[in-house]
Amino acid sequence: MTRNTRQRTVIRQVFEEANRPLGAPEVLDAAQASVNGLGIATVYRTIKSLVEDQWLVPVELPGVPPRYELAGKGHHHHFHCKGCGKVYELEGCVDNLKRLVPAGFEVTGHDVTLSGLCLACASAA
Amino acid sequence: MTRNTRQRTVIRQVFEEANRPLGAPEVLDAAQASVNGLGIATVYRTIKSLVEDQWLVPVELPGVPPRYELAGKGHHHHFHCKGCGKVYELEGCVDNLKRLVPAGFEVTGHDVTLSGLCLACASAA
DNA sequence: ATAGATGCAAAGGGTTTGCACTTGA
DNA sequence: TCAAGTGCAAACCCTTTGCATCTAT
Repeated sequence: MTRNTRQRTVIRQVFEEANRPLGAPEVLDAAQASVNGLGIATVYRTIKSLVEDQWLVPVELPGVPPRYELAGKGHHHHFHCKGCGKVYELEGCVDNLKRLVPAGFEVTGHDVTLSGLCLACASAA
Repeated sequence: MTRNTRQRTVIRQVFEEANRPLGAPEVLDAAQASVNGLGIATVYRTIKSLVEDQWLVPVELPGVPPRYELAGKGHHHHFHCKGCGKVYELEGCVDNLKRLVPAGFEVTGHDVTLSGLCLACASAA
């Protein structure tokens, strides 16, 4: 079964401490501080395994590589900062969405992504 | 300046006749019916040039390669069919979006993507 | 005639995979 | 011990680019 390797432990910690969705390169950067020689392939493999375990869920945003966040957070959406590229969780949702689709279309999901500048980038600008 | 090549003419026709956003492979498929030997590189180069001319605009959706649609359509969103992969335009929008972001964040744009099955795929299922 | 456009193949990013080596149980 | 996990490099997919050839103008 799954072993508790140093790499896997550190990668989980990185997600637990991030409080926001992370992409594979962000995970690599953060985890390399604790695991010398960590390779990007291990990051991808570990993320994949954690998604299969339903410990992580993928966060797909328009035009950027996927991020991943801890599972079990309930329905929410995201903010993508065009300054630093970081993705943040947003609480709440919108409604009346199904009214937008033509008759006969079957809606099974939706994504809402706001973009702009996060607090840090807006302050710096 | 820009020349009216057979390839460029046909690629424009493909977009005009599609009535929905198209990805590069879709354009290649459709255009090859009229231009023998058309290469994917030409499709990408032509799309890029038409975007620079503001004749096309990119349509970025979560988790899939970009599509492109005719410019000048006004604000709208999209539906992504998980059956056939086609993307459709939706009219209308949602409001009260800015209330979702934390104080200090600056919102400059938003994307709303509905997904599910289009009429054809829902009927087939 | 000649600069822009094309097609092919090679090169680039991001992600996955094969394989020999390492390591947790 | 010994199979799962790791790191490296090669492979892959989608997109871009270099280059010789072709073609609108």
